[in-house]
Amino acid sequence: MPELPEVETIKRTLEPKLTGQSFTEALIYLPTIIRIPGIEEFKKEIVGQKIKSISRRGKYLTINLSNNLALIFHLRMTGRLIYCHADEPIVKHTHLILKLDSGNELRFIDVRQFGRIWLVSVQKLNTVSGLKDLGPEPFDKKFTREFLKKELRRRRTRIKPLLLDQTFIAGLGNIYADEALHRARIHPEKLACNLTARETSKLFITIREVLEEGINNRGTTFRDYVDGNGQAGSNQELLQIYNREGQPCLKCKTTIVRIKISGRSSYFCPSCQKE
DNA sequence: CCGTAACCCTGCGTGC
DNA sequence: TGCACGCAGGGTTACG
Repeated sequence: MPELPEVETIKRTLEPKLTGQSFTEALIYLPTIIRIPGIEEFKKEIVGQKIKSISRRGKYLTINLSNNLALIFHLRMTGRLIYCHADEPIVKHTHLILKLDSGNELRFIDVRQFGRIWLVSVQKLNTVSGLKDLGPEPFDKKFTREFLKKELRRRRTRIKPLLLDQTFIAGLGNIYADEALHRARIHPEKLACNLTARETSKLFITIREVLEEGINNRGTTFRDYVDGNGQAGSNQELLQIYNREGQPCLKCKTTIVRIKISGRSSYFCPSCQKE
Protein backbone atom coordinates (compact mmCIF):
# COMPACT_ATOMS: atom_id res chain seq x y z
CA MET A 1 0.00 0.00 0.00
CA PRO A 2 1.85 3.03 -1.15
CA GLU A 3 1.65 5.65 1.60
CA LEU A 4 3.78 8.77 1.90
CA PRO A 5 7.16 6.98 2.32
CA GLU A 6 6.49 4.65 -0.60
CA VAL A 7 5.33 7.42 -2.95
CA GLU A 8 8.29 9.55 -1.87
CA THR A 9 10.65 6.65 -2.63
CA ILE A 10 9.10 6.19 -6.07
CA LYS A 11 9.48 9.91 -6.66
CA ARG A 12 13.17 9.84 -5.71
CA THR A 13 13.92 6.81 -7.89
CA LEU A 14 12.05 8.13 -10.93
CA GLU A 15 13.12 11.75 -10.87
CA PRO A 16 16.77 11.33 -11.97
CA LYS A 17 15.77 8.91 -14.73
CA LEU A 18 12.79 10.76 -16.13
CA THR A 19 13.79 14.40 -15.91
CA GLY A 20 14.61 15.84 -19.31
CA GLN A 21 13.09 13.00 -21.30
CA SER A 22 10.06 13.32 -23.57
CA PHE A 23 7.10 11.02 -24.06
CA THR A 24 6.83 9.60 -27.57
CA GLU A 25 3.80 7.33 -27.32
CA ALA A 26 1.07 6.19 -24.94
CA LEU A 27 -0.28 2.63 -24.95
CA ILE A 28 -3.48 2.38 -22.95
CA TYR A 29 -4.66 -1.12 -22.06
CA LEU A 30 -7.23 -0.20 -19.38
CA PRO A 31 -8.97 3.09 -20.19
CA THR A 32 -10.86 3.30 -16.87
CA ILE A 33 -7.73 4.16 -14.92
CA ILE A 34 -7.44 7.46 -16.76
CA ARG A 35 -9.94 9.89 -15.24
CA ILE A 36 -9.07 12.99 -17.24
CA PRO A 37 -9.10 13.42 -20.23
CA GLY A 38 -10.53 10.79 -22.64
CA ILE A 39 -8.01 8.29 -23.97
CA GLU A 40 -7.66 9.84 -27.42
CA GLU A 41 -7.05 13.30 -25.99
CA PHE A 42 -4.70 11.76 -23.43
CA LYS A 43 -2.58 10.21 -26.17
CA LYS A 44 -2.61 13.35 -28.27
CA GLU A 45 -1.75 15.67 -25.38
CA ILE A 46 1.06 13.64 -23.84
CA VAL A 47 3.09 12.87 -26.95
CA GLY A 48 5.99 15.26 -27.29
CA GLN A 49 5.75 16.55 -23.73
CA LYS A 50 9.03 16.97 -21.90
CA ILE A 51 9.41 16.01 -18.24
CA LYS A 52 10.50 18.96 -16.14
CA SER A 53 10.33 17.51 -12.63
CA ILE A 54 8.48 15.14 -10.34
CA SER A 55 6.71 16.10 -7.15
CA ARG A 56 4.69 14.46 -4.40
CA ARG A 57 1.77 15.73 -2.37
CA GLY A 58 0.33 13.27 0.14
CA LYS A 59 0.02 10.02 -1.79
CA TYR A 60 -0.26 11.78 -5.16
CA LEU A 61 2.70 11.70 -7.53
CA THR A 62 2.91 14.38 -10.20
CA ILE A 63 5.08 14.40 -13.29
CA ASN A 64 5.38 18.06 -14.24
CA LEU A 65 5.48 18.47 -18.00
CA SER A 66 6.24 21.24 -20.46
CA ASN A 67 3.32 23.53 -21.43
CA ASN A 68 2.05 23.58 -17.83
CA LEU A 69 0.68 20.06 -18.00
CA ALA A 70 0.63 17.77 -14.98
CA LEU A 71 0.47 13.98 -15.19
CA ILE A 72 -0.84 12.83 -11.83
CA PHE A 73 -0.88 9.32 -10.37
CA HIS A 74 -2.59 7.88 -7.32
CA LEU A 75 -1.49 4.29 -6.78
CA ARG A 76 -4.15 3.45 -4.19
CA MET A 77 -3.37 -0.06 -2.97
CA THR A 78 -1.53 -2.11 -5.54
CA GLY A 79 -0.44 0.41 -8.16
CA ARG A 80 3.13 0.35 -9.41
CA LEU A 81 5.05 2.86 -11.51
CA ILE A 82 8.11 1.32 -13.04
CA TYR A 83 10.83 2.71 -15.25
CA CYS A 84 12.36 0.04 -17.45
CA HIS A 85 13.69 -0.70 -20.90
CA ALA A 86 11.21 -1.41 -23.71
CA ASP A 87 12.68 -4.93 -23.99
CA GLU A 88 11.42 -5.93 -20.56
CA PRO A 89 8.52 -8.39 -20.75
CA ILE A 90 5.11 -6.84 -20.16
CA VAL A 91 3.76 -8.33 -16.97
CA LYS A 92 0.12 -9.09 -16.26
CA HIS A 93 -1.95 -6.11 -15.10
CA THR A 94 0.07 -3.57 -17.06
CA HIS A 95 -2.52 -0.91 -17.85
CA LEU A 96 -0.49 1.94 -19.33
CA ILE A 97 2.86 2.22 -21.05
CA LEU A 98 4.38 5.61 -21.71
CA LYS A 99 7.25 5.37 -24.16
CA LEU A 100 10.20 7.70 -23.79
CA ASP A 101 12.67 9.08 -26.33
CA SER A 102 15.54 7.15 -24.68
CA GLY A 103 14.02 3.80 -25.59
CA ASN A 104 12.89 3.26 -22.04
CA GLU A 105 9.35 3.25 -20.74
CA LEU A 106 7.28 4.25 -17.75
CA ARG A 107 4.77 1.52 -16.98
CA PHE A 108 1.71 1.61 -14.76
CA ILE A 109 0.82 -1.80 -13.31
CA ASP A 110 -2.06 -2.37 -10.92
CA VAL A 111 -3.57 -5.71 -9.92
CA ARG A 112 -6.70 -4.31 -8.29
CA GLN A 113 -7.22 -1.52 -10.79
CA PHE A 114 -7.93 1.02 -8.05
CA GLY A 115 -5.15 3.38 -9.12
CA ARG A 116 -6.04 6.56 -10.98
CA ILE A 117 -4.33 8.83 -13.48
CA TRP A 118 -5.07 12.42 -14.52
CA LEU A 119 -3.54 14.60 -17.21
CA VAL A 120 -4.51 18.20 -16.58
CA SER A 121 -3.16 21.69 -17.00
CA VAL A 122 -1.80 23.16 -13.78
CA GLN A 123 -4.64 25.67 -13.84
CA LYS A 124 -7.08 22.79 -13.47
CA LEU A 125 -5.48 20.85 -10.63
CA ASN A 126 -8.67 21.26 -8.62
CA THR A 127 -10.43 18.84 -11.00
CA VAL A 128 -8.26 16.03 -9.57
CA SER A 129 -10.44 14.45 -6.91
CA GLY A 130 -8.98 14.69 -3.43
CA LEU A 131 -5.92 16.70 -4.36
CA LYS A 132 -7.13 20.17 -3.47
CA ASP A 133 -8.67 19.05 -0.17
CA LEU A 134 -5.49 17.47 1.19
CA GLY A 135 -4.45 18.41 4.71
CA PRO A 136 -0.94 19.59 5.57
CA GLU A 137 2.17 17.65 4.62
CA PRO A 138 3.63 16.01 7.74
CA PHE A 139 7.04 17.54 7.07
CA ASP A 140 5.74 20.98 6.11
CA LYS A 141 6.32 24.00 8.31
CA LYS A 142 2.56 24.42 8.53
CA PHE A 143 2.22 21.09 10.29
CA THR A 144 3.19 22.06 13.82
CA ARG A 145 2.62 20.68 17.28
CA GLU A 146 0.26 23.60 17.92
CA PHE A 147 -1.72 22.87 14.75
CA LEU A 148 -2.15 19.24 15.77
CA LYS A 149 -3.12 20.19 19.32
CA LYS A 150 -5.68 22.73 18.12
CA GLU A 151 -7.22 20.41 15.53
CA LEU A 152 -7.45 17.38 17.82
CA ARG A 153 -9.16 19.41 20.52
CA ARG A 154 -12.14 20.20 18.28
CA ARG A 155 -12.57 16.73 16.75
CA ARG A 156 -15.00 14.34 18.35
CA THR A 157 -13.89 11.38 16.23
CA ARG A 158 -11.61 8.52 17.10
CA ILE A 159 -7.94 9.19 16.52
CA LYS A 160 -7.24 6.32 14.08
CA PRO A 161 -9.81 7.24 11.40
CA LEU A 162 -8.76 10.85 11.78
CA LEU A 163 -5.14 10.00 10.98
CA LEU A 164 -6.33 8.20 7.85
CA ASP A 165 -8.41 11.22 6.79
CA GLN A 166 -6.35 12.79 4.01
CA THR A 167 -8.09 16.14 4.49
CA PHE A 168 -6.79 16.17 8.06
CA ILE A 169 -3.19 15.21 7.34
CA ALA A 170 -1.80 14.07 4.00
CA GLY A 171 0.07 10.84 3.42
CA LEU A 172 -0.65 8.56 6.36
CA GLY A 173 -2.16 5.16 5.58
CA ASN A 174 -3.01 2.16 7.69
CA ILE A 175 0.55 0.98 8.29
CA TYR A 176 2.15 4.22 9.42
CA ALA A 177 -0.95 5.36 11.35
CA ASP A 178 -0.83 2.18 13.45
CA GLU A 179 2.92 2.49 13.93
CA ALA A 180 2.67 6.14 15.01
CA LEU A 181 -0.12 5.39 17.51
CA HIS A 182 1.72 2.41 18.98
CA ARG A 183 4.90 4.36 19.39
CA ALA A 184 2.97 7.19 21.07
CA ARG A 185 1.15 4.63 23.26
CA ILE A 186 -2.29 5.82 22.17
CA HIS A 187 -5.30 3.54 21.77
CA PRO A 188 -6.62 3.79 18.19
CA GLU A 189 -10.22 4.23 19.40
CA LYS A 190 -9.43 7.07 21.78
CA LEU A 191 -11.39 10.21 20.91
CA ALA A 192 -9.14 12.82 19.34
CA CYS A 193 -10.40 15.52 21.72
CA ASN A 194 -9.51 13.35 24.72
CA LEU A 195 -5.81 13.05 23.97
CA THR A 196 -3.67 14.60 26.68
CA ALA A 197 -1.18 17.33 25.85
CA ARG A 198 1.57 14.81 26.42
CA GLU A 199 -0.02 12.30 24.06
CA THR A 200 -0.53 14.92 21.36
CA SER A 201 3.07 16.04 21.61
CA LYS A 202 4.27 12.48 21.43
CA LEU A 203 2.03 11.73 18.45
CA PHE A 204 3.33 14.77 16.61
CA ILE A 205 6.84 13.37 17.00
CA THR A 206 6.02 9.75 16.19
CA ILE A 207 4.09 10.60 13.01
CA ARG A 208 7.22 12.21 11.64
CA GLU A 209 9.48 9.48 13.00
CA VAL A 210 7.66 6.56 11.42
CA LEU A 211 7.35 8.35 8.08
CA GLU A 212 11.01 9.36 8.08
CA GLU A 213 12.11 5.83 8.92
CA GLY A 214 9.86 4.50 6.18
CA ILE A 215 11.55 6.78 3.67
CA ASN A 216 15.03 5.89 4.96
CA ASN A 217 14.19 2.20 4.53
CA ARG A 218 12.86 2.81 1.03
CA GLY A 219 9.28 1.91 1.90
CA THR A 220 7.34 -1.04 3.29
CA THR A 221 6.89 -4.04 0.99
CA PHE A 222 4.35 -6.68 1.98
CA ARG A 223 3.37 -7.85 -1.44
CA ASP A 224 2.96 -5.29 -4.15
CA TYR A 225 4.97 -2.21 -3.39
CA VAL A 226 8.21 -1.62 -5.28
CA ASP A 227 10.04 1.60 -6.12
CA GLY A 228 10.45 3.16 -9.56
CA ASN A 229 13.17 0.64 -10.41
CA GLY A 230 11.12 -2.35 -9.35
CA GLN A 231 13.00 -2.83 -6.06
CA ALA A 232 11.29 -3.77 -2.80
CA GLY A 233 11.70 -1.72 0.37
CA SER A 234 12.86 -3.03 3.74
CA ASN A 235 10.78 -1.12 6.27
CA GLN A 236 8.48 -4.12 6.82
CA GLU A 237 11.32 -5.66 8.83
CA LEU A 238 11.16 -2.82 11.34
CA LEU A 239 7.43 -2.53 11.90
CA GLN A 240 6.48 -2.88 15.57
CA ILE A 241 2.74 -3.41 15.35
CA TYR A 242 1.23 -3.53 11.85
CA ASN A 243 0.30 -7.00 10.59
CA ARG A 244 1.46 -8.61 13.83
CA GLU A 245 -1.87 -9.87 15.22
CA GLY A 246 -1.35 -12.68 17.74
CA GLN A 247 2.37 -11.96 18.08
CA PRO A 248 3.99 -10.50 21.21
CA CYS A 249 4.38 -6.74 21.51
CA LEU A 250 8.08 -6.01 21.08
CA LYS A 251 7.95 -3.63 24.04
CA CYS A 252 5.99 -5.64 26.63
CA LYS A 253 5.30 -9.13 25.18
CA THR A 254 1.51 -8.70 25.40
CA THR A 255 -0.32 -10.34 22.49
CA ILE A 256 -1.10 -7.83 19.74
CA VAL A 257 -4.77 -7.43 18.88
CA ARG A 258 -6.49 -6.56 15.64
CA ILE A 259 -9.82 -4.77 15.62
CA LYS A 260 -11.94 -3.08 12.96
CA ILE A 261 -12.38 0.65 13.17
CA SER A 262 -14.51 2.24 10.46
CA GLY A 263 -14.02 -0.86 8.35
CA ARG A 264 -10.23 -0.75 8.56
CA SER A 265 -7.94 -3.14 10.41
CA SER A 266 -6.22 -1.62 13.40
CA TYR A 267 -3.38 -3.37 15.18
CA PHE A 268 -2.53 -2.34 18.71
CA CYS A 269 -1.09 -3.54 22.00
CA PRO A 270 -3.75 -3.64 24.74
CA SER A 271 -1.10 -3.00 27.41
CA CYS A 272 0.92 -0.22 25.80
CA GLN A 273 -2.11 1.50 24.28
CA LYS A 274 -4.83 1.89 26.89
CA GLU A 275 -8.05 3.71 26.13
C1' DC B 1 -19.98 16.95 12.28
C1' DC B 2 -19.55 11.92 12.68
C1' DG B 3 -20.12 6.91 11.72
C1' DT B 4 -21.16 3.29 8.74
C1' DA B 5 -21.38 0.96 4.54
C1' DA B 6 -21.17 0.21 -0.31
C1' DC B 7 -18.32 0.44 -4.23
C1' DC B 8 -14.35 -0.30 -7.23
C1' DC B 9 -11.18 -5.08 -8.12
C1' DT B 10 -8.23 -9.36 -7.98
C1' DG B 11 -5.65 -12.67 -5.39
C1' DC B 12 -5.42 -15.51 -1.76
C1' DG B 13 -6.67 -18.25 2.28
C1' DT B 14 -10.18 -21.21 4.18
C1' DG B 15 -13.66 -24.65 4.41
C1' DC B 16 -16.21 -28.21 2.28
C1' DT C 1 -8.28 -30.80 -6.93
C1' DG C 2 -11.60 -27.52 -7.22
C1' DC C 3 -15.17 -24.67 -6.16
C1' DA C 4 -17.58 -21.04 -3.40
C1' DC C 5 -16.92 -17.61 -0.38
C1' DG C 6 -15.09 -13.91 2.35
C1' DC C 7 -11.59 -10.79 3.20
C1' DA C 8 -8.07 -7.24 2.27
C1' DG C 9 -7.69 -2.16 1.48
C1' DG C 10 -7.59 3.85 -0.18
C1' DG C 11 -10.55 6.95 -1.24
C1' DT C 12 -15.03 8.58 -2.76
C1' DT C 13 -19.83 8.80 -2.21
C1' DA C 14 -24.28 8.14 -0.08
C1' DC C 15 -27.07 8.01 3.81
C1' DG C 16 -28.69 8.25 8.67
